[in-house]
Order: sequence, then C-alpha cells, then structure tokens
Amino acid sequence: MLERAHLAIIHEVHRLGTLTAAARALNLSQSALSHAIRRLEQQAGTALLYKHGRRLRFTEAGHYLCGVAERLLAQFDHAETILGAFAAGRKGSLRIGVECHPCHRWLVRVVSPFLARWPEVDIDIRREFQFSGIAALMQHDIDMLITPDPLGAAGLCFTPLFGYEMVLVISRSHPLATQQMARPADLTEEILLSYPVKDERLDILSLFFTPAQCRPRGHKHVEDTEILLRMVAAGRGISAIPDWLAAEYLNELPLSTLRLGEDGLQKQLYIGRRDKDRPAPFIDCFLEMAKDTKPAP
Amino acid sequence: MLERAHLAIIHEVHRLGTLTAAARALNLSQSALSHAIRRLEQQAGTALLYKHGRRLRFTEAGHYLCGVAERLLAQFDHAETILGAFAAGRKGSLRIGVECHPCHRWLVRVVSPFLARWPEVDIDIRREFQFSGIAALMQHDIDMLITPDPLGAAGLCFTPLFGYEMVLVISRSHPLATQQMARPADLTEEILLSYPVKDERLDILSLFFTPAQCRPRGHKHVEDTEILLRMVAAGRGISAIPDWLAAEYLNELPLSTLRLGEDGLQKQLYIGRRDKDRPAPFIDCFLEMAKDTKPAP
DNA sequence: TATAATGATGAATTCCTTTCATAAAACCGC
DNA sequence: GCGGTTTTATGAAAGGAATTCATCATTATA
Repeated sequence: MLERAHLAIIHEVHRLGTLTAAARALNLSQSALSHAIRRLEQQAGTALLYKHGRRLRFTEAGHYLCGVAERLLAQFDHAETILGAFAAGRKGSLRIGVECHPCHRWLVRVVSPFLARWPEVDIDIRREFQFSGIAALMQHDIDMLITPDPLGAAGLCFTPLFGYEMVLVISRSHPLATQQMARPADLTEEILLSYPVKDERLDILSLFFTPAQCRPRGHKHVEDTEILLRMVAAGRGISAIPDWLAAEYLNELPLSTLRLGEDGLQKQLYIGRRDKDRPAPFIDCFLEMAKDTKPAP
Repeated sequence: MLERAHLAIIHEVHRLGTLTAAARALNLSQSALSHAIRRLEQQAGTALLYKHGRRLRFTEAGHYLCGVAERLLAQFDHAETILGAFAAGRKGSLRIGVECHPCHRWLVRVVSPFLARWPEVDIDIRREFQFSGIAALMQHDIDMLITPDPLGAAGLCFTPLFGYEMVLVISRSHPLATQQMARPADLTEEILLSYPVKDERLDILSLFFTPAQCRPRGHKHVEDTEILLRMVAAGRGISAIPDWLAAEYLNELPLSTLRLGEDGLQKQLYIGRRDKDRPAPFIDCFLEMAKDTKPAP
C-alpha cells in the first residue's frame, strides 16, 4: 500500500539528493528511510532507486512516483490547511432557511457584510422545504431558520430579531384608501394576492379573515414582491405585507396601507437554530449581525 | 498527519453509511475505525462525524474530507496501477542514442511497430551527446546506443545488427561515374559533404583519406540526407553513405556509387546497452525487433 | 592511502494500530 | 413499554510494523 509517508520520503530524497539529508528533513534516521524504501520497492515489485557512486538515482518508476508525490503531497497539505480553517471555525457553510417570503430584501442586507467578514464561509439560502422549515432545521438540512412562527421543538432555540406589523396594501384609488383601518367584512369582495405558500401559513387568512368567519372573493399567488405590489397598485387585488416592506414602495407606487383590524396584525421575526450544535463562531456572528440589522434600510 | 488510511475510512463510511459496514469492507474491526476517526479528529481539532440516532453523519469538515478522499484515493489507485505496469515491465521509456546519422530512416522502421506493440513505453531519440554516445550510455542519459563504433567499456555490451558498406556517392555526370571504385588520390580535388560530426568520426576521413595521407579539397557539413544527396547530384560535392541508403536514392536522383578503395569500406552497426540493467522486457524486445529489421525497406 | 560521507543490513526496541470485551445508546417489533 | 437487535464508544491488552542502533560496505575526497 502506497502511503503518504512513502511519498514524503521519495519527495525529500528527490529534493535533497541523499537519504541522509532526507532523513534529517523528516526527523527520521537514514536507516528508517532505507528500510521504508526497500519495503515499498518489494511491495511495488519494482526498483525505485539505485546506487550511483555513493548517491542515489531514480529509476523510471521512481521518477514517476516522484511526480505523483509532488502532486499528492500538495493536495494533502492543502487539505490539512482547509481542515485547520474548519477547526479554527473560519471555514464552513451556512444553509439558511427562510419561511418569510418578504424577508429577502432584509436578508440580503445581512448576508452581504457577513460574506465580506467570513470569506471562507459559503451561504446557501433555501425557501422551499420538503415538509417544513422546522423539520429541515432538525434534520440538518439547514443550519438556521428565519421564520415568524417559532414552533417550539426539542433541540431548537429561537432568538427574536425584530417586531413588525403586517399591513394591508391597496391601490391609492381604492375606496378604502382614505381609511386608517380595515375590517375583514370590508374585504370580502376583494381578490387577495399573496406569495405562493399554503393558506395556513398566510397570517391574513389565519389571523384576520378566518377568525371573522369570512374570506376574500378570490386568492391568487404571485412570486415576486415587485410584481405583486404593481398589481395591487393597478387595482387588481389587495395584499398584506410587513410594514417596513410597504414603506419601501410607498414612494414608488400609488399604494395605501391600512391597519388590519383594531390592533393591527403584530408579528415578530425569529431566527432559529439547533441547540446542541458545535458552536461555530460564524453562526453566532451571523446571529449578531442579523439582530443588528433593522428591517428598514 | 492525514494518511491514506484515514481517507479510506472516511470514504467507506460515506459509501456504506455505518462504521460496522465500512470496517467489514476494510477488513478491520469496527473498533479500529472508531479509534482511528477519533484520533484523526483530535489531530485535526475538529469533529468529522457525529451521531445521529445510532448512525453517523458527516460534519462540514467531514464532508469536505470526503471529497478530498474521493479525489486522492483515485489518484493513489491510479499511481499503483501505473507502478504495476512498471513492475510488469509494460511501462517505461526508452532513450535511444544514435551515433549513425544516416540510420534515421532505418530507425523509424523499427520504432513504429515497437510503439504499437508497447503502448505504455515512450521513446526518445537523441543524436547529440555532451561527450560521446558511450559516455551517455554509461551515465544513464540514454538506455541504448546505435553506433557503428562499439568502444568496449565496462558494464556495456554490444549486439551486432547488420553489416553494410560505406560507398562513395557522386553525380552521375562526374568523370568517375563510370568507374567501379575510387582511390583517395582520385578525390583530392573534390568537396566532401558530410553530416555535421567531428572529423575523427567520419570513416571516409579516418579510414580512407587519412591512411593514404591525403584529403579532399574542401569539407562542408550538411544536416539533411535529402539535401546532401541533391547537392551531390548537382555536382557540388561528393559524399560517403551506407550502401543501403544510397540504394534508396539511386532511382530518384542522378547519382552513382563507387566502392571506396579495393575492398570497400566495410562497416557493422551495433546496438549497445548497459549490462547490469534490470532486464526490462521492452528493451529486449526492441533489440529483437532491431535485429529483425533489415536496412533495406 | 587515510578519511569522510553515504547507503545497506540485521537485531532490538519502540510506538502505533488493532483487537477484544464490554458498555451505552437507539431503533424495532410485539 | 420492554426485550432483542443493531450500532457506536471506550479502555486495556496484544500484535505488528516502523524506527533506531550499531555496524559494514562502498565510494569519493584530501
């Protein structure tokens, strides 16, 4: 079996010319190298070195192995360097799940400086989950979950990020546009536009319409925030988005925002992660940076 | 120190999913793998595997190492295969020195079928030597020497290939063209054209002119056989080449050949190699093929 | 020719790996 | 839930392979 140690010996002998020098470089005795090479030659079934005067020369096979050694040893060294980066917690990857569709803009503002600060950490953002974000987190499919719905589960912990209010957005030319607040009964003839998630995960349905035992006239899914809001502005429907997201668009588009019910639909964004994880420093750092990043730009 | 054995363990655990199965595959005990991984993790300073239920999962670093293992193990395997080819004598390289300039055409006819038969053997042909072909052979700069002058030296042996005669080539319109034979005195007004080698290695000088204590009027070097013979045909000089080489050009160019002196200049081509070399089968094979290849096509 | 440098070798030793025996944890079927 | 089974972890003991030591042989050098 060709081992790394063999390659190291071959390499040093080539570099330094003599067994004795190579042995010094490897902190071994000359005898050790001599024996090791002999063994390797017996296993390989071919000579690698031969004596020329009192020095050593490489046979064909030896020369070949020399090239192999150079390439492989470099790869070993590199691997150990990377492994060191893992050990030091500099390197890793952070798979972030997001269960809050409109959070994308905010997330970008966290991720950008993070990537600059941790050049060896890769970030992967996932929005689709086989079952749920919580399950993905528990199954190690993701390392962090950004969600407004922190379902308690064993081994997970959630840190609050910031509170916000879900507001109704309607066209500025809508009859209700002058109001401060909307009730479910006011909206039964509207078309609801939402991100493509299941109904039970839409707060405006589960926390606004359903308790009042009514529903909007229709419901359509739109993937993109920009397009969704342009449709709202054009009077093609209504939607509910976080207040800070609405604020970003109020100058650009003819939109009005209304409170959902008397008290508004108050939400809180959380970041969840596994409790017992080895404490990768960049995970803690990401959490700190996320807490320090407010939703408004 | 990351070793090949570690990579093999990581790889098998990844492939088979459990330590126990990996241990079976590696002909080791489950305990051995467990200890080995533990040691590696301690040295690396980072976890590679962690328990998930009663199975193992890879950490980031473990996953990384898994990729490394796949790449490096393949390279180890490949290197061992090649080493096996060296051991079996299939692979190698044959550096052939040629001290006989006109032999090139003949050599090509030996080399072509040889390369087909030994696909893993590389051939390198050298015509220039720092000191001499014999010295190059002794110093392992070349593995074989094709030469008409087998200077005996310790550790070398020479095998005769074929005998031939050096003949004088002159233009068909030369006054001597009707003769059968030329004497040195007939050629003292001629320009000698030869390959660019030292005078003492030119048989027509050392064995024809010098013994008769005369010389041609001039002497010019020409690299290429074709050009040399075209110059001869054009009456720009005379030359001496092997009879079999002359035969190839007699139909193409207006040339005549004459015997050099009464008995002709008889030569013998030899192939020399080191005596004590490991007997690489392809070297013997080359020798056989060379012996079986006659100079005439 | 004496001397220094280098590689080779056999026996003894040391150190690392492996095994064995066993515990602990987790899954499975009932 | 509870044995039975499967899987990993661990400490001590055994085994084996790599290393060293001492020495010889060879070759270059002064």
